Formats: sequence, C-alpha cells, structure tokens
Amino acid sequence: MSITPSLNPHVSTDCVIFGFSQETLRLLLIRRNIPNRLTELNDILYALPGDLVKDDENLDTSANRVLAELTGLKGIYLTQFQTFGDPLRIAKTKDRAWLESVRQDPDARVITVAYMALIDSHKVNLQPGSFSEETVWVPIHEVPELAFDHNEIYEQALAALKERVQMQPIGFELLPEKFTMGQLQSLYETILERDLDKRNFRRKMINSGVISPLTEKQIGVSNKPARYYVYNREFAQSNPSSIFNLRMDGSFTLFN
Amino acid sequence: MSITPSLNPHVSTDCVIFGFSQETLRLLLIRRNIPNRLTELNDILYALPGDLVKDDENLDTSANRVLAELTGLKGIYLTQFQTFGDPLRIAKTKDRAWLESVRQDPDARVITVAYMALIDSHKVNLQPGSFSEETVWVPIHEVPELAFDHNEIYEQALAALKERVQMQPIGFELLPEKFTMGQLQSLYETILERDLDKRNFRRKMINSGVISPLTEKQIGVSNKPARYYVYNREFAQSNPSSIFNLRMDGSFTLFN
DNA sequence: AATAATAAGTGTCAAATATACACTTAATAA
DNA sequence: TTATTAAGTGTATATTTGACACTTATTATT
Repeated sequence: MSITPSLNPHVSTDCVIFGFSQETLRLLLIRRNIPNRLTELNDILYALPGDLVKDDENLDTSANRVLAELTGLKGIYLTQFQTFGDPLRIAKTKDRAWLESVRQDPDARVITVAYMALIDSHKVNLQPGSFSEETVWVPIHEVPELAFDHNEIYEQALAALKERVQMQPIGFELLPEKFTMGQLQSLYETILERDLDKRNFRRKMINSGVISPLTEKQIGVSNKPARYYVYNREFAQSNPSSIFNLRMDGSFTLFN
Repeated sequence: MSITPSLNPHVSTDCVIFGFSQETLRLLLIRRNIPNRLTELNDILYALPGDLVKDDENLDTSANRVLAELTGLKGIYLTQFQTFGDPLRIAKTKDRAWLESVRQDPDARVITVAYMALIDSHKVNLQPGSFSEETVWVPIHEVPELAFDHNEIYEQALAALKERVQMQPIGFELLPEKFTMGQLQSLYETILERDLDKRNFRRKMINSGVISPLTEKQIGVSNKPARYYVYNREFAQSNPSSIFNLRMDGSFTLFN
C-alpha cells in the first residue's frame, strides 16, 4: 500500500498564466539572471513558472501550488491542457545553466504536465522579486525565447485558450468582478484576433444569460459611462450548454 | 547534453481504444488471469492497454507503440487527452497482483498520460492471446471494473470523445473506408446517446463536404441498397472550420 | 408470381439565429 | 460652447435549424 521510490525528479507541472490588462493579453513569466561563465555577465532568461511534483501531490495540487506561490491567489481557473515529454526537451545546452540553478538532478529526464491559468491580473501582487529572479507580465506578442520547450507549451496554451473561449464561458476569468461590455468585447477580440460587431456581441452575451447588468456605471470617463456587468458563475456552471454557440434551448447546434 | 537517470518506472501511457461494430461502441481491453494466493484460483482482471515510457520514446511514440503491439496497426487516430497522477492511483491492494506481474518496480509511483484511439475495428486482427493474457472488445455499456484508476480514465475518454465528435470530423475514424449514411448516423447516435433526424443529418453531412458519395452500393441486403460514402480526410484537414457546427463559410458561429 | 418486410432516400415550410449596418447619448476635454 | 470619445440601441435580410411522411429498391415469404 505504500509507494517507495520517488517520482520527483521526473515529473513537473508548468503553468501558462494568462492575464489581460491595457487591452493586451499577457503571460506571467519568470525572469532570471543566470551567470554566463564565458561572458562573465548575466544572461537574462525567461521561463514558464513550474516545479517538480512532490511526492504527496497530485498534478492539480502541484500546479495550484506553483500558481499560489507566485501570485498568492487560490481558487483560480486552472486547467490541465497537455503533457510534454520529449526525451530531450530539457537537454539543450542553452538550458543547462538554468537547469543547474533550479534542479538537484539536472540530468534527469522530465516530462511536464502543462496547465493553463486565467487570472484577473489586477488581483495579483507580484512578489517583489530578488535580483536573480523576478516575475513579469509580458504581452503575448512580445514573448521572448523561453527556456526548454516552453515556447511550444505557450503556443499550445494560446491555441487551447482560443478554442475554449468560444465554447465555454471562461473569458470572464480574465476580467475583474465588474466589467463593462466594452472590456469584455475587447478581451474576446484580442483572444480571437478578429473584430466583432458591437451590437451582435452584446445581444449574444446578454441572451446567453451568463452575465447580469449592475446599476452601477463608470465614473470619471470622458465619454458616456459604461454600465458594469458581473459574470453569473453559478448560472453558467449549472447551464453548461445554454451558452455561446450552443442553441438557446440547450441543445447542440450540430444535429437536430 | 545527455540525460542519465531514467524516467522509466514513473511515467506510462495508457490507451483508451474505441471501436464500433454491431451498432455498439466498444473498448479494447486487456484481460488477464491472475493467480489469487488466497483462493488458489485465477482472478480475471481487466485493464486498459498501456506501458511505461521507454528512455528513447516521446509520449506519442510510446502510445503508438502500445497500440501497434496490440493491433498491428500504424497511422491510427491517436490523441492525448489527459494525464492522471494521483499519488495513490496504483497503490490499491486490489491492484497489487497485476502490478507485480507486469512491473519490475511495483512500488514506484506512476503517472500516466492517457490517449484516445479511434479505430476501424474490422482492421484489427487481435493477437491470439495466451492463457494468461488476452485482448478483448467490450461494449462500452458492459465495461467491468478495471485495474487502477482505469475506469476513471475510460470515462474521461468517453466524455472527450462525445465532445470532440461534435466539433471535429473524427467519427469517420471508427468506420471502414466505405460506409453508408445509415452506419454513420448510427455511429453518431451511439456516441451522442440521442436520436438524430435522418434527413437533417444527411443534409448536414453532405453540405459539410467532408464525405463524398461513391457510385457503389450495398449488395445482398433485403432492402433498398444504401450508397457508400468515403471520408475526405484531406479536405477535412485543410478546411478545419468548414464543418459541423461551424458556419459553412468557415467562420465561427459564435460572434459575427 | 404476388405480397410483405425492411431500410434507403428525398423536399418543404416555419422558426431561430446570424449578419450587416448608422445614429443618438452622456460624459469630459478643449 | 464645441469637440471628442466610447456607450448604447433596432431592424431587415440571409442562413441555418428543426420538424415532418411518403416513395423506392431490394430480399424474404407465401
């Protein structure tokens, strides 16, 4: 009944953490200064947040821990989307320095279970960060070269986000509790990379029932103040098929 | 550049292999006779096919190997869908005998990357099978208790199949090259667990462009012979959004 | 040879949904 | 007072969905 040898050096979780601010989708990355033996300068390297899975953790727990350590937040939308296990995925020489700085056993083959997190970036208080390690929000169109296979992982995450946002009401996870229709539309336009019609978007969102208007409106804006809306998380979860490109009666649109 | 310690006892791939025959969705399972020390009889136990990932394999390769060893088939639709890593997922006493019979290190914690395969079950020649181990097709509504967490894995696979079959043209992978509209509809009805309208189903399938009629028809049936169709794999792959509940012009139905 | 049985194949109309599109309003800034 | 900005709103057309019943081609039965 007991399990002896440890998984630990061989399985990790990595988190692709999306945020949305200033009309831009952003990624939360770890930036490290790694001494370069040749140049005697510090290389600036980036990677996705992640860690090896501990012996008493399951995969979700591990990813949640990574997320919580970084952001201080719990109960965040976090979902497993793909596992990466190429035998040489962490074996490139360029990644050696990073690996040595974070791993007891830098030679171990590691497969990683990748998670996608969606957070309201305004809720995050980034830890101050030491000289050698910092957490930074990077606009998705400015994502630099990342360690290991993390660029591929990020690209898969973005593709998964784009797909899922059209099927499930998850966009709201990236916005504050109260948001305007304009913010919501701009979020969808950013993720889907296309323009949406204001009136049709509004109609569809309202009709779906997943958001409710507040009486409260913006103040201090130099234009007509927008009404605030809230996401009906409970409604959305109890009516999983009454949304978006599913029919209003809850049936699928595919076959009658 | 080289990787020394082995992942091997800690990461496996398991395959949920679906087939469709006699109007029934079926699962390919391993049945083993395991000697029970107490009863001195053999227990009959079932599990999903799977194996530990070898040092030179990536995850897809490993799953493909498992599938090929079992069915002799290559180039099969096989897709990763979820990874399972509970610390105690293989630690139940009931699974101990099986584990000892297949693993060098039965105490090692193992996480498993689960794959879903869709195959034309008529293509499979099941290997004869020894006394102690056999491969069997089991109707999905008669799936017995499986080893480890394999019942959960199977259920997740079925849910994923049900979801994906509505979004992507993957149902065809379960049918022979040539199939009738009736077979196709019956397959969809089985997976979706609801009746579909014959005329609407036909219209949608034809309009989607992913299947083409042949001139060939059934022979020897005691009713009007059905026309055969083939799946246009190339077309479907090059027009990923022109199908099913996506608009015919290729745009999504979600927002205009 | 005639009849029964079976599954294939076909068309239309009404309802729902998607798409396209432009002006008015409420606030601050100039 | 005027300009600027983004919010907010309605309608008409095209497309898609969903509901629905009879004819046809074949073999089996008598």
